[in-house]
Amino acid sequence: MQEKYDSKQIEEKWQKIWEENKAFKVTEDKVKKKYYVLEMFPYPSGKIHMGHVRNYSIGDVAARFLSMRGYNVLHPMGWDSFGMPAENAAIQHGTHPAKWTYENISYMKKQLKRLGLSYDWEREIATCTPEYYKWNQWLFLKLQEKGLAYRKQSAVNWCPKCLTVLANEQVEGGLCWRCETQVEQKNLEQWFFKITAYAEELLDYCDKLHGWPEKVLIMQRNWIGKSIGAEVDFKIENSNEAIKVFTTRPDTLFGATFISLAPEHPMVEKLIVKSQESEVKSFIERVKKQSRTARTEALLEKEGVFTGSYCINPLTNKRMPIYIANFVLMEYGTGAVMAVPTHDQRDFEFAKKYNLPMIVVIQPPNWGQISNLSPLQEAYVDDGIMVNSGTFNGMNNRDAMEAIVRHLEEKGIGKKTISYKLRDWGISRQRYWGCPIPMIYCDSCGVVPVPYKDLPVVLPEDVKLTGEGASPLAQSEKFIKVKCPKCGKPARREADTMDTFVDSSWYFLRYASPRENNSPFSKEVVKCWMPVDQYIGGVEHAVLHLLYSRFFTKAIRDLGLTDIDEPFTNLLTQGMVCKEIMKCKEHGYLLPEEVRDKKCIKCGKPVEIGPTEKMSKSKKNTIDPDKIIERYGADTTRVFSLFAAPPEKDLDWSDEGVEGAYRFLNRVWRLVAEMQGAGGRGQGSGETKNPELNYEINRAVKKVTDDLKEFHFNTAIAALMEHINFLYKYEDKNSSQYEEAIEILLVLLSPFAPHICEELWHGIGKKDSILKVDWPSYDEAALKKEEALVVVQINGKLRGRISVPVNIQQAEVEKIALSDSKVSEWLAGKSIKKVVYVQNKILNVVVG
RNA sequence: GCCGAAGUGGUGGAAUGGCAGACACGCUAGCUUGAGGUGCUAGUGGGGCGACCCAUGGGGGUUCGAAUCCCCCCUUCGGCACCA
Repeated sequence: MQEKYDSKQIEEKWQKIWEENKAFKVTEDKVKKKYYVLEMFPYPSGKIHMGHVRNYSIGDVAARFLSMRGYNVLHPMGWDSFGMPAENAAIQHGTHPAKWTYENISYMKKQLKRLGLSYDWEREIATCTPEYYKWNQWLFLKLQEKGLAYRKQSAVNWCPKCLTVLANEQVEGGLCWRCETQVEQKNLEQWFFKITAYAEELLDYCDKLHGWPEKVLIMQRNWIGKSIGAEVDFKIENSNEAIKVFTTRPDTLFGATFISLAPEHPMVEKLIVKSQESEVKSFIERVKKQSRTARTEALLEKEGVFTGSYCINPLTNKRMPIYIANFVLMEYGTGAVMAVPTHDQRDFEFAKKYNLPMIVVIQPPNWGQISNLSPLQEAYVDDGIMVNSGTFNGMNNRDAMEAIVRHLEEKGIGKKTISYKLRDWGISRQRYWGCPIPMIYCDSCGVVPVPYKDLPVVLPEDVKLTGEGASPLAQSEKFIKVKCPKCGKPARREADTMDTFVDSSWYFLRYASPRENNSPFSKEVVKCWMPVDQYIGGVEHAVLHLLYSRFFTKAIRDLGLTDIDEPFTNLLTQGMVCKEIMKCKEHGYLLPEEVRDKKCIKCGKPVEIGPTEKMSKSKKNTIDPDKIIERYGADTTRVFSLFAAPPEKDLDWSDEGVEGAYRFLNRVWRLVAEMQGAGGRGQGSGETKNPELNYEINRAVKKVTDDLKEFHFNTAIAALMEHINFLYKYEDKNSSQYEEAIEILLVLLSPFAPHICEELWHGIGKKDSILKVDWPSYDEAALKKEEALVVVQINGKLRGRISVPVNIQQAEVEKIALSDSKVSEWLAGKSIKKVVYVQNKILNVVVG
C-alpha cells in the first residue's frame, strides 16, 4: 500500500472496477425488501454545481447504507432535459438545442461518475428523447380522454422575456420563476390539466404524509387554499337576474351594504347605467392596464366606481349599490363580493372612501368599552354575538354561520360552498424545446387527438430559432401540415409544447422499467418499486414539481395504471449551499481571485466581505466542484458536504472546512497504512478483549447506525472522527481486536467515502468488495459499563462526580455521594429536604 | 399583515428535560523540519490569584433540575400576501 493518500489514482481505479463489475446494477428481487432512493434529477445546464453535489451525496450515503443493511436499493439518475436554456443557447450561438443538451448530459454524467455515486446507470433516462416523451404524449391523450386535459380561453401569465405562458405556480411574487421578469396578462387559448379535480384529495393527503417536512405541507395546504363558505344570490333590482357571491362569512350577511364586482365580471356590461357609462368604462380600462401584480399588491389603494345599479340584500331587503372594485379578482370565488364594511377591512376602507353605509352585526365581547369608538376605526373581524340580524340576534356568530346558510338553502337563494385558491395547471408553452402536444386542429372535425399508433409526435429538427414571434413549431410547414386523422382533410398540428414540469411529474415511475416500449412503465415492475421511499431535493419545488407529481400520481392511479396514492413516502428538503459574497463599491461583486489583501485588485479600494448568500454565478460566490474534486478528491468533497451542516439546513462553504475533511481522510489512510507497516497482526486466538476498545467499537457502530437512520450525517461523521482519535491513541496496535476496530471504521465510513475505504479494505487483505459487506451490528451488552459516572448536584448545581457500580440502589449512591469530601463540604450545616436520583446519571440533593 | 423556521464560543455545529459547547475549523504554545507546509503533543466560552462565579437573543414561568417545555418581547431568514 502506498504511504501517501492519492485520491485521484484511487478514485479512478475503483470507479472503473465498479463500472466493469456493474456493482450498482439492480433488478427486482423477491427475497430482499425494496428501497427506492431518489434525488431530483438535474436539468443539464452544463456543469454540476455544489447544490447537486450536496443533494447527490445525501442520496448516495442513504442508498449505500440501506444496501449494506440488506435492502434491494433502486437508485437511478436521469435528465430533466427539455427546457429553455437549451433553446436560448440555440438562439444566441446557433447550436441546436439537442446537440447542446446531449453534450451537457455527457459532461455532467462524467462529473457524477467522478463523485462515485452508486447509480444504476443502465436505468438512465432523458426526458428529451422520443422514447420518453412519447409517453408524455400518451399520458396527455389519456388525461384528455378523461376530461383531465382540456382547452380553454382565459387570462394567462405571460413572460415577455421567455416568450411563453407560465402556470400560476411558476409566477413568484409577480415575477417569472426562471428569469424574474415581470409577468403580464394575456388572453389566450391554452391547454390545461385539471389539477383542481384533485384539490380535496391533495389537501386531504397532506395530513397523511408523515414523512414530509411540515414546512412543505403547510406551503401546499396554503397553495390549495381551501375555504368553506357559502354562495348567495343577490337579486338585481328591476331584473330577474341575480349576482352570485362567494363569502366565508355568511354570518355577516345582515351587514352587507353594497356589492363589489371584478372589472372582468361578465355582468358588468348589463349593470352600467347610462349616466355612469363613461366613468365606469374609463375605470375598467385603467384597471385592466395594471399588471396583475400591481392589482394584487396589498398596499394598493382600494378604488372603485358605481355602476348605477342596485341589488337587494335577501335578508334585510335593503338596496345595495353595485360597485366595480380594483381589488376584486375574477379568478377567485365568483368574481363578486358582498361587502360588509364593519367586518372586513378591505370593505371598510372602500366604504369610507365612497361614503357607504355601515351596519355592525357582530358585537365584540368587550362591546361596552369600544362602542364609544363610533365611528369605527377599523373592521371588527373576530368572533362575537350577533346583533342587527333579525331572528339571529343573540346567537354566537359561529353558530349563526350555519344557521344562516341553512336559512338561505331553505329559501333557495344560497348554499354551502367550498372554494379553492388552486387553479388548473396551464401547460401550453410557446417554445420549441419541449414535448409536442399531440393534438390536431381540423376545420371540419375540430380538435382531434393524434391516434396512439402515430405517437410519438416528433419534434422537427429544421426549425429556425430566432427568439421572436410565436411558437417556433408554427413556422415548420413540415410539422404543422398534417392530414386530419378523422376525415383525412388537411389540418394543422398544435404548435405549442408542454410545460417541462409535465416531464418530471412521472419520471420516477419510468425508472422502474426505463426501456419499456409498450407503455409508459410496466405495471408489475412499478408495483415492485413504488412508492419512492426517500426523495431528496431542494425546497424550491415545494409547490411546483412536488405538487404536480402528487397530482400526476393520483391521475395515473385513476387511469388504472397503478394503485399508488402518493409518489414520495419520505421527503428530505436539503438546504442551500452558501458562501460569503465580496463586493467592491466600484466594481460590484468580485471573484476570490479579484481580491488581494481584502482590496479590489482593479481599484485598490477595500472590499466588503459577507454576508453569506446562496451560491450563484451573478454573485460570483460559486465554487466549482471540478476544482475541489481535482484537488482533494470525491471522497473529501462528499465528506465535507455532509459534515459541514445537517442536511436540511443551509451549508456555509468553507475552504478550511474542506481541508479539515481532507485531513480526516488522510488520518484514516495513515492509521491503516501504519498498521500494515508494523507488519505483525495479532493471531486472534486466545486473546482477551480490551474492554475499552470493545466498548468503543460498539459505541461507534451504534452511533453511526442510529445517526444514519435519522439522516444525521454530520454527527455520524463526528462519531467516526472520535473513533479514529481513539484508535490513534490506542496502544496495543498488534491485536486482532484492533484490526477489527479498523475494519469497522472502514465499513462505517464507506457510504461517505467509498473509494478510500474500498482501497484500504483491500489493503488490509480483504478479497471481496467492501460494497458487499453487511452493515455491522453492535453488542448491546458491550455498551453496558460496570461503573457509572453519576453527577452529583446540590440544588441543581453541579458539585461533584462519583463513580458507582451500575444499577445500584439509590440509597447506596446517596451513601457514596455524601461521603464524597467535596459534596459533604457543600452540605455542611444544611438539612436535606429531598433527593432526586436518575439511575446511573444524576443525583440531585435539595437542601434548605 | 398572516403563516413557519431559527437565534448556543472567534466560526460551522453538538446536546430535545439530567455534566452546555461533542466533532471540526480557527487560534496559541511546544516538538518534528534547513525553511515553509505537513504531521504530532498540549491548550482554547467569559470573569477571577483562588475557592468559585457568570454564560445557550431578552424578560417571566413550570420543574429537584430548562439550550430543551409554557407565556410575552426582540432579531434574522423563508413562504404567502386585497383569495371575499
